[in-house]
Amino acid sequence: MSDIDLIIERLEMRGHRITGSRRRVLDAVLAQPAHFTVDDVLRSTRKVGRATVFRTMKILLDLNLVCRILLDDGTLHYRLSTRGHHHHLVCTNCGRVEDFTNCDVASLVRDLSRATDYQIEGHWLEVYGRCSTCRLLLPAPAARTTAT
Amino acid sequence: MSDIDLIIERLEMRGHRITGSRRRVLDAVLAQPAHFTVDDVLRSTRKVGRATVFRTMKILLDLNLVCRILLDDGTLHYRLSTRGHHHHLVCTNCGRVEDFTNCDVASLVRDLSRATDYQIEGHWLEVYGRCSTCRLLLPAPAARTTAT
DNA sequence: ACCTACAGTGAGACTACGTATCGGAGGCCA
DNA sequence: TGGCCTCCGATACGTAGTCTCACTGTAGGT
Repeated sequence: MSDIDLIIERLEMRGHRITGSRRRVLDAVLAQPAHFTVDDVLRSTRKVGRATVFRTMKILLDLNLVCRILLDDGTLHYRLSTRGHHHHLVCTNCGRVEDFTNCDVASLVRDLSRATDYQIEGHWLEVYGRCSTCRLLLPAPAARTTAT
Repeated sequence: MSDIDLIIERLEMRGHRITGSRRRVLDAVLAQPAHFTVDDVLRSTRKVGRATVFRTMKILLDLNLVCRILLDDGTLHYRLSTRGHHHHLVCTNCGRVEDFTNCDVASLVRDLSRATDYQIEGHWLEVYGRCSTCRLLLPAPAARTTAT
């Protein structure tokens, strides 16, 4: 079963109709490189309205079929996501993105919950750096913390 | 020395002029509650232009005098920040924000760097939950992961 | 195969947030 | 006090996303 059929199955399961426009948006999303903006999708789906593309992206987000990436410069990009909860390691030079799940945020969250008496519901973690290729191309910049 | 004098000192140190408009923006920022939007500042500084408020906020961001908070719903808010690198624990019910620094992201970053051969430059972490007060007010929602 | 309810659609106005431009004003130093 | 140069406000512009509304076409029933 192809990717698109899988996605369509999930949409149907949730009671969403499979229309021509949605199919065109899905095709476009699947044809994108690693990460992309809604505008990229719009440009490659002539004849589908802006609102429809945004609506479809929202559905895909809700179904966890795509996820959002906060880039170093503050812009939000989208990315196909076949798995569930994970985080991103983004190369600030070439934009390459690695997913990772093996991090130990869980223990951090546990400590934090104990220390603050909050009932933790979720978290968002993005890590920025220079990938193995890019770190060779350019001299290391001054150490930087992107996060606040 | 008051907060505003401290901030003004830091601005002067960087060669920024202390103008009437900047003073009004600083006053407004200091008068805000825990977190706020640029629009909140704009509304409480009649007679200062939009662009000037944004420009001033940018300077404050650059000087790490304010930081940005990514709320659960995806909106960005601002917050006074007297310290350097830290993270936020945000109550999804009442919007209360706790800062924390005692987390062990450093070791996570080290492991990640080893595993992926990335040269890690920074990270962004926000944790969402229900604060001690709010967790009593409402029954626990279904467990949720806000992050992707 | 046809009917029909109603989810979905496209166009375009609108909102939110932020940046660029530009002529004019005013802070700061000699 | 003069003058340079940063900063100013107004406003146009850009980008990301939402809302509205009359129309369309999918999917389930017969």
